[in-house]
Amino acid sequence: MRMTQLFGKPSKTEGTDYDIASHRLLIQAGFVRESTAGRYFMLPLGMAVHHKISEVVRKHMNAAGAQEMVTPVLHPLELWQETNRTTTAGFELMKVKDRRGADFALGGTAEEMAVDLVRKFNLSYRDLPFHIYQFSMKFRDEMRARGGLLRVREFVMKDGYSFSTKEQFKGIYDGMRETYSAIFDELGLKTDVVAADNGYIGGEYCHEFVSPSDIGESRYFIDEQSGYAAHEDVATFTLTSPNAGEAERPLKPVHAERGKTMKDGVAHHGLEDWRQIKDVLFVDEPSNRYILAIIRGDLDVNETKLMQVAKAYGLRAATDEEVREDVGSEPGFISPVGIAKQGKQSGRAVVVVADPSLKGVKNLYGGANKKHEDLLDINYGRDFTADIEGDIAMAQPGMLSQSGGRLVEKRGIEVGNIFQLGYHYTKLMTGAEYTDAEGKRQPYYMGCYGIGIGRTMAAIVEAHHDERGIVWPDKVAPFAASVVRLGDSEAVVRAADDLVTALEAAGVSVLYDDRDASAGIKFADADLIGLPWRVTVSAKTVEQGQAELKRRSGSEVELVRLADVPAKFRG
RNA sequence: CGGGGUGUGGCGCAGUUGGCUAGCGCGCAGCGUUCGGGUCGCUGAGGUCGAAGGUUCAAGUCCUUUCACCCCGACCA
Repeated sequence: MRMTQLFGKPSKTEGTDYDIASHRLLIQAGFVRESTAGRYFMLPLGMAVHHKISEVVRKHMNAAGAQEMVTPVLHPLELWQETNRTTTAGFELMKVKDRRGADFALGGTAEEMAVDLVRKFNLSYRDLPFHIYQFSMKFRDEMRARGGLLRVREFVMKDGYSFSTKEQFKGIYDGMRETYSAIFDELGLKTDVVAADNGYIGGEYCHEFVSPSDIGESRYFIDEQSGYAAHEDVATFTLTSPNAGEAERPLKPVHAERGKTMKDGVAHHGLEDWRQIKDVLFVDEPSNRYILAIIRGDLDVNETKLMQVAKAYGLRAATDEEVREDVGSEPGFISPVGIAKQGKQSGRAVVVVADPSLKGVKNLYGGANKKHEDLLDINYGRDFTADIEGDIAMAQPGMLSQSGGRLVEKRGIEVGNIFQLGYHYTKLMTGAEYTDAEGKRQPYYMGCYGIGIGRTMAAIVEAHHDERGIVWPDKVAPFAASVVRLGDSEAVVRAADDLVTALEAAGVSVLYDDRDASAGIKFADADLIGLPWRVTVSAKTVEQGQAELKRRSGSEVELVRLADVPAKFRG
């Protein structure tokens, strides 16, 4: 490819104000261009990388026995209604109508489509297991796009769906875990495999493949001793019992002129923070309930865990008005002791969800549901009970994991994930069944597996760049080498042209900088674009019948006879 | 959706309290020069100042509405 003919050349000023390296570099170097927020043009250079990544993914998926196909982008809305995901999907579905008025969802993920396809076939256990996958554009009406390719509103995802018996599933899931690790290894991305929350996808367990990065949106914890790794939304830790042996004292109401925060309570009473009850009142709109989350004062509530425990879908903080007028309590003084069972005006049930950490503390203290009134020596079980008890606590760095090591906090970019879906979809969608060996109809047991190609590209750039530009790993680079021609004398032009021809004939893809530009510009652009090799041909080298070779990732240069250059790329 | 910010040639920006023909750098085109780390010089093209409405003798500048984009939050494989 000649640089003079390339559409989408590097720019010195383009995109310079973006904070995130991959965002800035991919735009500056001419790989992508923004259309509107969260929607990107993939330019020729970017498309070349996109293809490389897809090819690696495809190779490993095929090797794992998965079969590529493609589903329509427009999904009949009835399918999403069949699984209730028109209301529970975490992302806003985009919808369109055709000229007859039929409703479609723009596909954001394709579990329903996969199930709908499979149930059109009359399969038996002899056909199991199988795994179908595709690369296709996904649409998600994200509230806010972020960080260039990191969070966008439409992107190509590789999404796969396995159908099997329950017994077969474990092997498939573990196999995909291996496959994904191999894919990211080959792409030059180190990833942590992190247990995570299933969210709206459904199912019981899943893992995220996370590329560690400070700018990533996934926060997770690792216990390096045991290898335990879990997203903050599911991370567990060993609970301590600060004063489990203390004798229970009688409940004691006290007047307390204090502010609304935890700190105010600690300061006012001069007692430990872990002895205080932290109360957070939420409203779950879909189920029209109040959820009062209570937890030991030195811990924080993780809302995702809370949603799982309380089976809630749409939590929001209750307003001060709701706390006062409807629940009859007082912001800053909410307490499970004597809390109303339902809202006076709304009639919403008040569901108390307690974290087990409260069991490890005797003689707690907290509000009394009245302004400036507190209670001392509250005891769980004696003075209040919970409607639901479950782990709703956010892990913290330095805590002991349940396997004994210390939890270390990490951040990263979620580039892929694998989900156990079980019977979640096949029980909601009628007819998603196969015939077993006894002739009985059985629902398929499913898993699904996704990789965002564009996000992976961005994650690779985050992991592989320096102050001068991108440093592509060999396997994903859009070309193997930049051929930089310095000068335009006949001898130099001929030598460079011949070298490019020889390299291409030898199967080495090159980006040939044949522009009439200064050496500084050419070197700077070569560094910015970040191809693994730079081959410089100038009057100086041509005189000696040589070219200069340099790795983008290194600093040493090597002079090689022109005729020997293609051989340097073998193997 | 809430808070903050920005919209002026392709890109990056300047443009006092409204005032004359809307500027600068980069880039682009042409000529020359230079040719191993963003050369130098000359010439030139390119802008309904995000959009609509209003105030005024006069609006890039003031007012109203609206749209887009960026950041934070809510939210989110």
